[in-house]
Amino acid sequence: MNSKRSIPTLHDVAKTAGVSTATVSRCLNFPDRVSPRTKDKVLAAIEALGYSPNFGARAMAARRTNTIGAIIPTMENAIFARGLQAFQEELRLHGFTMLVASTSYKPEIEEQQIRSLVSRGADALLLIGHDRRPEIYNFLETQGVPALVTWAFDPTSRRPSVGFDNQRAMQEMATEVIKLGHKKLALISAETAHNDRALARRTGIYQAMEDAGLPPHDLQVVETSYGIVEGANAFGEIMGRGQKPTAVFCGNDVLAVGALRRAREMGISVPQDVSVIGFDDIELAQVAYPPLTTVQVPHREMGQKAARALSRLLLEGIPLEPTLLKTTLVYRNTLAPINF
Amino acid sequence: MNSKRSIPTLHDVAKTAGVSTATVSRCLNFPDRVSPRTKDKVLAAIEALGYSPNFGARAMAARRTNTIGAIIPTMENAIFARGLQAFQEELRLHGFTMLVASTSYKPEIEEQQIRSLVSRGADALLLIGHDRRPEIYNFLETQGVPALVTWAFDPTSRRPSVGFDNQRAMQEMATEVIKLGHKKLALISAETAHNDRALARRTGIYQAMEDAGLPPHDLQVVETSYGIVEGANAFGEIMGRGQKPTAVFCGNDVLAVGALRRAREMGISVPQDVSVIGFDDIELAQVAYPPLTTVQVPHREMGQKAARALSRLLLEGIPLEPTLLKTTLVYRNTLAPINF
DNA sequence: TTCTAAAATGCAAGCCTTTACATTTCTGCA
DNA sequence: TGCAGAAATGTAAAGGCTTGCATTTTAGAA
Repeated sequence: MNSKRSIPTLHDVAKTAGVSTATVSRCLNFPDRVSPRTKDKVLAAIEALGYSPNFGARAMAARRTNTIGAIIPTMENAIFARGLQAFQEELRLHGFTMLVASTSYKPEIEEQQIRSLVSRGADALLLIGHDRRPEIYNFLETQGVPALVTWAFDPTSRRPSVGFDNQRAMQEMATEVIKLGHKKLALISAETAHNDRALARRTGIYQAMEDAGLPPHDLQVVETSYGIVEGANAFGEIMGRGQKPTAVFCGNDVLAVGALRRAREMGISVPQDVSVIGFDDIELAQVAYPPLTTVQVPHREMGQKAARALSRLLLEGIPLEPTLLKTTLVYRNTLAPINF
Repeated sequence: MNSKRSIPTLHDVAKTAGVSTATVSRCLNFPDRVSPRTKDKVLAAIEALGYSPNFGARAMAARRTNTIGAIIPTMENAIFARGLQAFQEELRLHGFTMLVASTSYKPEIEEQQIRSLVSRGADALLLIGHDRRPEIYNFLETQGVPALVTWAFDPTSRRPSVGFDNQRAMQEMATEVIKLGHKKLALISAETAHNDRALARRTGIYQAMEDAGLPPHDLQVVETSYGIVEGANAFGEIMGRGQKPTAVFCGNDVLAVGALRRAREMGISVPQDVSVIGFDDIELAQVAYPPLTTVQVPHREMGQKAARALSRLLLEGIPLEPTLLKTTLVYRNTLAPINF
């Protein structure tokens, strides 16, 4: 028994089991290369000592961590949860562990988190959207850490992405809305400054309006941060103006649910008085009242494919390839045609 | 070409700046102990090289990581999000970084995650609930990693906790419900097998019934996993039976929202036909339709206090102390008195 | 200018694990 | 029984950083 209460190391295990550290290490990493008898001894020693490998030392010696970092804007709502869950599940299948970090949609924090995960030895990174300073991409290159962009798709970018076309998705939805007779449109958007997804979605609406002969600058846009309360306030602001829209697009379902709530509080009926359209199709959209018409994003598929692409890159050296996923329109009860 | 070059190390920075590695290290960790001129040189070298410290090496040499691990059952819904956010914010104030892991409510996965975070050098751990094998606690002790339990409060446990009294909270609510004339009660609960919070909440209802002279075994209990769909199904099951309750308690707001949804689908009016009661008061509760009557848990306060307690322990050696937080009942629109 | 204490810096010993290479122990067959 | 080759195991270096201690530089006082 060790009288001084220090943390057990590989060396202690080796001594206890009467073998060398190399054997213990192999026992942990390549069980097949060790004789059953030795393995038993070693495992018993590990158990008895309460040994736990030191990740840092391991990473340093092996020059790899089997860890992939994911940096998302927020964990506070479900927007990224589903996709990330799938990402993690698939990763685990290939022997990787996921490390998550969130940025609160702030570019500075994102940079910090990227550096932190690289420091921690992430073998690769999953990033949301393309929009960030080139310095960061240079840094990742210097550090030899591959990064895969998701939740967006831009074949022109140097950075490969597994995602969907935000602009086109929103454009399709807007086109449908316009077909239903809506001419006075509004958008509750996320801040577009450092968010290429939000920007693309807005552009999609502009495009649809233009295609339909509507003057794009008629679109009333309110930018706000993502959140139910923020969505509610933005909706209140829009409906408090002189020119009331007949359809309000929302940058995502969370904002839309906020809008729905404020509408109820203001005595505005959805969709009779105004239509509300979401984006993402998270679980919230079905639970909202009325159930939300929205754009469905293949979150799980996206997470899974991203994980596969990264695993293949790390394990087999197969380069990342841009992958475009399809979105679909989900009609529930918050969109109605205009009555003339 | 850059990618071909190897990753810059402290040594490279030292050489470039013309100083020793010790100085570079101090420059990073104790900027005050280094002369301004030297600091400038070093920072320039770091910048030029795109240097990023190797976390593993750092952890090994310093025998500390300034990282605290948080292991929660799920990230898929907002139940833990708010508390964790507060936890992280407070932690950052004290110079710590949070690492999250989730368990899907599975004890085996939790153990795995605990080991993983300990491996990664977490200086301390935040755990949800008390209920786990003693071996795990022993392991944590062997490894010298302090753990703080939260989301629960049990002064009799050897393990200190910062949390609230699940049983009492639910009991208070149940007492109110019974006061309103409800006698036929049901509970949609999480699996109680490895979940002391769920168990305590159920016990709270039993206790309230007993106190009111109602036979506790009249409580219809359905156990299910947390999720909107699961809540909906459980509600359907309960309302499909002969003996229909007039009030349905739910283990948390997510289940309650599911119940609300199924009620709507079944043409059952809430709260006219049946009352539905949630637990947690996450944002969803306000957005639900009708807005949910629920038990408010001080998530942010809990996260913050947990972070403070852990920081104080790690930084100043002040031992963890059990801290009990108060819950309150939030009356919204899903609870109504019985009409006789 | 000289001297002294304080400030700044350098040296080098770990911290714990993996892994290439060397060595020992088996295994099966002649 | 002896031997070759395979399997198992051991040896020791390397990996990047922090930090106690030693040494040099600096600033201020005499």
